[in-house]
Amino acid sequence: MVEAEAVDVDLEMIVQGAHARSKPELRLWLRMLSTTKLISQEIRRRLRAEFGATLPQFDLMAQLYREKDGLRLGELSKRTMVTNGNVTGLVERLEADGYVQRVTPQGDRRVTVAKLTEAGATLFAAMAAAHEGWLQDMMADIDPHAVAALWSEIGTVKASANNHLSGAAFE
Amino acid sequence: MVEAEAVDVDLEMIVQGAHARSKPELRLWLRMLSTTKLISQEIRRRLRAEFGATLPQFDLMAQLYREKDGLRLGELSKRTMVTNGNVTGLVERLEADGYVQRVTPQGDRRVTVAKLTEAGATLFAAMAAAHEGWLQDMMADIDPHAVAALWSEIGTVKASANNHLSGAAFE
DNA sequence: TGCGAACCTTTGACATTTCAAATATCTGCT
DNA sequence: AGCAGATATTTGAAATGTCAAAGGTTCGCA
Repeated sequence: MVEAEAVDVDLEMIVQGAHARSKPELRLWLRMLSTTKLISQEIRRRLRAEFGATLPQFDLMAQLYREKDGLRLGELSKRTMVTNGNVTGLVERLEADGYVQRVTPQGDRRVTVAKLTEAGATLFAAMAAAHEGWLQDMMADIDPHAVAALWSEIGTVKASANNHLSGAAFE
Repeated sequence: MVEAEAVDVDLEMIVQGAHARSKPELRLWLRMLSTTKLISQEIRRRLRAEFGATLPQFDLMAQLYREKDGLRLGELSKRTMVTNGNVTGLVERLEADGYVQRVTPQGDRRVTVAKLTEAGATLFAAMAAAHEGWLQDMMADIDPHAVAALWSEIGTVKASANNHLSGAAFE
């Protein structure tokens, strides 16, 4: 019996294996999606294993790390592509862990500003260094030229997608 | 006051704006991530608006659609990059909605096979057509050559990442 | 000055995600 | 037979994700 012991069955190989005739755009999309998912999962796994942190938390701290004065939750939401309601809970948990602090400025009491604590900054610095290393590791087999080229070309994809959003269409 | 009214703040512009000196691999990753997220969200939005469905459901149905005989939950999990525990709930809900049916084959009672119902196949066919259209739409501004080239180059990225997973490293 | 519109955050209801642990079932070997 | 180990699915806890609605707070203009 053959009984594929495919340790690493690949979404695409199956999705497209029998249907390689799909439109190029669809193929590209499926490949982007599966690749991104693959890498995300690896990063997630390592963040958890080595730092006990999650990817959204890492994302959020990354933003706060470069804004020493902190950010309003709405800003944080936009920058991380995390929805508003989500930021609340995320920040709450990070505050409980002592990595983030919330303040309401005097000028405007509608606002909540989140900023990294000392401990948060220390932790993030360590995570960021590791994170960068992981990426270089995972992309080690790629021709450096290709890395730069890809960056630029994916920019085109992004711009195109941005141009055809249903929400942004009415401008 | 300036008070940026940036309707469309972009993750990258902020992440990297002040720090364009980051390693190319990191830059590429951030761009892939944000692009994928952008497109995913758009697809999600449209699936919900036009079909009342979610992206994971669409994914799952796509697999079942091409396997008329149905798939075991474990297979389904591998093919969709959805974890095991996850498939259970997904299939449960789809079954409740009448789009999927679960059967336990006689040979092996550990197994649950999920397959699309008539209604499920009909719904999926409609969604798939729309989905393909959305992608072509969102990628309309890209040079067709670039689409094919990107597909191939992202394959390199994926292969490299696959080669450096912590889990698969011990072979 | 006072009210309605605009703004910011939180809340709530659900669906999905991850991981790990628990359940069932089957298989192979003695 | 009979039990250890492999397989397949389910369950459970915690975090994240969406969306929409509800809360306060501030601002602009009559």
